[in-house]
Amino acid sequence: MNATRNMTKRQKGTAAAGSVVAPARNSRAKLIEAAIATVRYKGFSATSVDEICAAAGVTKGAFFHHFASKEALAVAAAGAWTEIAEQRIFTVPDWVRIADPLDRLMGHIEFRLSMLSGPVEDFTCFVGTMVQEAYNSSDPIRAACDASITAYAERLAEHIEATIDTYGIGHDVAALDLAYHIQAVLQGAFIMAKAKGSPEIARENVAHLKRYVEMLFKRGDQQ
Amino acid sequence: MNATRNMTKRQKGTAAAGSVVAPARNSRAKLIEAAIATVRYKGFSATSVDEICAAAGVTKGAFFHHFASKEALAVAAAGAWTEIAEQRIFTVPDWVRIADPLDRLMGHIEFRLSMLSGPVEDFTCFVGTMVQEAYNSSDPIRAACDASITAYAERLAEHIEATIDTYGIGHDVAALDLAYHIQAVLQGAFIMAKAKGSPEIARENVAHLKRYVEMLFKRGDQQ
DNA sequence: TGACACATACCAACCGGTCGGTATCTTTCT
DNA sequence: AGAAAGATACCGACCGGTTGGTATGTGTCA
Repeated sequence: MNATRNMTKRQKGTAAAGSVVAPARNSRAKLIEAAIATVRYKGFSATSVDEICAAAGVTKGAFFHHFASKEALAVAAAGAWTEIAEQRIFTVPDWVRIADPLDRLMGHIEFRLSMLSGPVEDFTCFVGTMVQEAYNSSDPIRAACDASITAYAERLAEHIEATIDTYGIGHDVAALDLAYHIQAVLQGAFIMAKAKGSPEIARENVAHLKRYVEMLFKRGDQQ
Repeated sequence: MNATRNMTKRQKGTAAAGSVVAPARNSRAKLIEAAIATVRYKGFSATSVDEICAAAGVTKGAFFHHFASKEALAVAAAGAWTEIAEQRIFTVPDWVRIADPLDRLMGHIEFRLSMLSGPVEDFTCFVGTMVQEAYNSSDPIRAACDASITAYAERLAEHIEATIDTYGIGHDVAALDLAYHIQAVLQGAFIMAKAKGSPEIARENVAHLKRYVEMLFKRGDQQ
């Protein structure tokens, strides 16, 4: 509430312009960041515009200057989430640079497993949470979440495709379908973790997923 | 909105009292039924008490006569959901009476697969939807959803246990863990279906699950 | 006659969104 | 160079409607 007051005079981009890689700390970016955090914690409908503004340290006027509506913010945040995932999951981690495709794929799953610790709201999926609430109420939000999920699946499918190309697969499994399955298991694991209030059950689930993918690519089985 | 008005004078239970198996058509039961349907459609926070009352054809006075709060209704509905699932999934369907444990387990998965058609809100999980929104905001709701999920998993684990007893399992897999995994895949499949607006992707996911369970119980593999 | 199962009317808080106004930065014209 | 004009980025009071919840009245049945 009073955090707004402390920020009315904020630093200009002129001084300390050395930060090139750091995320833009403008109001728009802060609003999106706050929305993602708050929605992951309490859901989209339960999060008010005022709450997002307070968390971002900006006023309501700023909110509606940058976004036409709460829905528009949700759509923009879903887009931002796609980029965050691209960076944090498909660019920065070490698994990306593993040479062998199967090792790389297993490295991806292992990496997702390693993310499952700490508070539940810190590892769960923003768009997965939001689409559950909005799929019937707002088609723009639904479509934006779908786009984010699809982008992840298609990105992952590249690595699965490479694995199939190198090792083959003794089953009628399409790379994209398997990518969606990997994501579905994670989404389901998040729900379990939310219900139990702990990431342990989610890890157990990803262990099953790991075993499934290992079995899929293990040679010497019939069919 | 005006649906309430049309239902103010409703039939008493005295006439046509022959129905023994039919669900109790009293206000409390109607409220729970309406809550489940509406929450599955638009989520818990986005569903107002007035909306539930209108859908149930009762007044707000009746609502707060039967339930102390919206939260209390949610807890009661989660309990009702457990019983609905017990009936519709673990009692009525034919798979329950298959003699061979492995065939029975696969019959269960096949049955869950066969449920994935029609409007998304008709096959998705009420407690899975609700726990996503309430896990941090209301511990009574979270606990009630967890109880429902746990009941399902424990019920399913009985059949998995029987399968392991009969056929063994060549992996370090606990029956209850596998039961939770089956449920997690379904929950994840629901999210995918909501994002895509179609059950097709959910069916694809359950096909992967089916393959995994088949592979787990296929003899002649190493380890 | 009194407990039960509602119905009706109402309330304060909160909701998403609007609006008139202001400070500052950028472009254009002379 | 410097004034004028316009665009951008807010600010925060305010609005009508909705929210979960309450208080009180009323008909019915044991």
